[in-house]
Amino acid sequence: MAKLKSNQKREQIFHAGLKLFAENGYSKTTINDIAREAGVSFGTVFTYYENKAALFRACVTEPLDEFRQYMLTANEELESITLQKLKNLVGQHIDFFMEKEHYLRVIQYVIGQPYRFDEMEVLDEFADEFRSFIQHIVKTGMDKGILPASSPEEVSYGYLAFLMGMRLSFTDQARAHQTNAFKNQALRLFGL
Amino acid sequence: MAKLKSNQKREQIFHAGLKLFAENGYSKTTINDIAREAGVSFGTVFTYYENKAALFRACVTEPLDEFRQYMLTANEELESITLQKLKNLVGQHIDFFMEKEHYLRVIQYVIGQPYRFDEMEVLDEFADEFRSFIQHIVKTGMDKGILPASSPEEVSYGYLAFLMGMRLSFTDQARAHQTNAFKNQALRLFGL
Amino acid sequence: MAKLKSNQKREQIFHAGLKLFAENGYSKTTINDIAREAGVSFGTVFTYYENKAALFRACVTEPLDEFRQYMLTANEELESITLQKLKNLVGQHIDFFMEKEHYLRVIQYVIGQPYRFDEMEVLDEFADEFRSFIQHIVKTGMDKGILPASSPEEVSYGYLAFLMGMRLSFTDQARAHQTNAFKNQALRLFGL
Amino acid sequence: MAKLKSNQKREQIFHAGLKLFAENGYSKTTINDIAREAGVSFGTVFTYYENKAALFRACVTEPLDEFRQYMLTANEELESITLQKLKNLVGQHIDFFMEKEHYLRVIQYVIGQPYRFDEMEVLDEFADEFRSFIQHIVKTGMDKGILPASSPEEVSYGYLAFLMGMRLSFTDQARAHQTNAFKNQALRLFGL
DNA sequence: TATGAATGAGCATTCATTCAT
DNA sequence: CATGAATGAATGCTCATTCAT
Repeated sequence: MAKLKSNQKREQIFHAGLKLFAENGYSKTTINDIAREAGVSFGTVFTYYENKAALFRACVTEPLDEFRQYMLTANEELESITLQKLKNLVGQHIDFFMEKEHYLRVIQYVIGQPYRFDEMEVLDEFADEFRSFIQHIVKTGMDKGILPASSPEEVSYGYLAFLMGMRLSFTDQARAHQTNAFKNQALRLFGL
Repeated sequence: MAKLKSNQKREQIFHAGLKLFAENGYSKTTINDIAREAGVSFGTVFTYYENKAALFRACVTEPLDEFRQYMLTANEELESITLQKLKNLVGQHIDFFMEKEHYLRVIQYVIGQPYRFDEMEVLDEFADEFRSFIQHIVKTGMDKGILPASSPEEVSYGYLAFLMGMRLSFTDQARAHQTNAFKNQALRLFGL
Repeated sequence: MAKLKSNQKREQIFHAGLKLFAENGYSKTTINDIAREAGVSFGTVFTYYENKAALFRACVTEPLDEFRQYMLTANEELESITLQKLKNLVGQHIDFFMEKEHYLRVIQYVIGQPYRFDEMEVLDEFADEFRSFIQHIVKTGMDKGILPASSPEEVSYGYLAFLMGMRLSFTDQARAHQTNAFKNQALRLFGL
Repeated sequence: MAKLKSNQKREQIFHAGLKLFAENGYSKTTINDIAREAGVSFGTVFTYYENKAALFRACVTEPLDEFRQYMLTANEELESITLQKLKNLVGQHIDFFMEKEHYLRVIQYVIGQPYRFDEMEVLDEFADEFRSFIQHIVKTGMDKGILPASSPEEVSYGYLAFLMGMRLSFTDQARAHQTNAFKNQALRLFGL
């Protein structure tokens, strides 16, 4: 019970941090801001996270697993891939990048300052994983005759760049037709 | 002569600011860092820029004109566009985005925190201009039979997103084969 | 208990500020000086006062109420005024102005730079109140035959000027005979 | 000729300093402000005054001589003093204090912070001279039967205090009836 | 656990002063 | 002489972090 309560506060703080780091960057965001956004006293922040850097690290690295899960689920279904399934997968990626606004802003913030944040390493690893996954898809797709001849590596680089850049194009909520535009364009990167 | 000397220092400071804002963001970058990087005393920074925010604003907005120039030169040659010319143009864009590492990082930093920085407005305008330019190319290309049927708007959104995201993929110097990968992928966004 | 402790520190800071602003003026007095004089760290000053200007404003305006109280108590007893009571009143004023050295220096500092400090307004109001009070005394005194014919307004202006100027005459502690000199002279302003 | 030109600039700077020191105090007044007010470049200020402190010292001490002259002229005529002459003298003092607004504000600024400014000494000396002069008048006046019995010392202290305090009562230009009020009240301090 | 008062390192900025032109 | 670019000491203020309650 107490544990639940604690976890609840931890999560409030976590999400407050994620939101504010995303909106204002690391230095501009104060522990006080986070505490206020989370609805706790700022002393409480230090009860759950050793310091500001630790909270930031949590914000950058903890969501990665869910991300990994979500992005890579399809890996197993790859044997039975069809054109429609591939289109769905790409659509899911786009939707996912559109939804996770705060997290993606934080990620881009870190990637944009690679010498500044140690968390960069973890993100580099994830990018490698993701590109490998895409390369696997392209190869399988070509083998099955679903995709035209392509360089799997080139597609993987281009596709990840595209997904990241997409997120930079929106201030406000992404509108549906823009999402569709991105889905269509993304397919072109696969030669479709 | 004295004027030249002044402008020289102003430029040293400008470039130091651009580099450090790109690498460490706005808040983490101190006037002292900038002065040291520029090889002047920190008081001198205030001789040329009213305050830190003004220097940042200069770093974000001043290069835009050169950018505009560089990106849009081709506009006039559009009448006589050929497939090869279009490929060259895309190649130039990629090369340009690869070269201007510091400036693009700063741009992305601002775009990533749109509520924080007023400079966002100017960047939004530029993005609109750039997309219009791309749409013009796509229409002309389709008219001339160079490009397959496409939605000019979709291409323009996708292409800009791609260019922006590309820049997020590199910490170190872009290696040639990656640049080529990006060029090829970029052409796919035009249906090529 | 904790509340008391807080108020105690606030008061220490307040008195340190009052003393140092009186002795060295606003700009010359640093937050550090005040903190040292108050026996707290300088960060603590900002726990109790939003900034230097707010502390100064407090030093200028907060004592006014006590002042008002002290100076005007006699108002009610005015019905039964006698020559002796009036002499006592004037004596009290003199003593009061002699005692409140720091506060009066701060007041004069503000009055001397009326365009610089917004606090001037509040002091102008108080001066008006005080002169009204004196005019009332003079009128009552003349009605009762205690005071010779006088212009109440002239007396009120002269008396306030005299009280203010008096405070400018001392660096060190006012010696008794000087205090007496002032009391006698003050009475002359009332025609006594 | 060159000398004249120089002296003219020196005076411009001097009066600019006097005005600004009077209005904003020592620390708040910048060399730049003074230069702008004087219509010269700020470097020029250092051509005529070694540094800011030296200019301030000049502003405090140099006018004293004229002051001394003006205030004490009457000394010689004291043999043939009459009631009318004494009234005229007091009137002149009041007028003089009313006119020299800037200088008197500076004086009071220094007197109000006696531990801060070395110039205080010179002012103390002048105050002594002035009080001696007043005491002389009172004695002579009593001898000649012009003035009622008074303590010359008390009168001198009260009168100087009154003159100083008077100057604190005005923000704007003194209006005539206030000046008269002060003249009348001043005479009361002499027992008139 | 939760709180927030106390602390002081760190930073932007101001401004007197120097000195080359 | 006049100028103003260059300098860096000094200062107000912010904010992460500690710790007593």
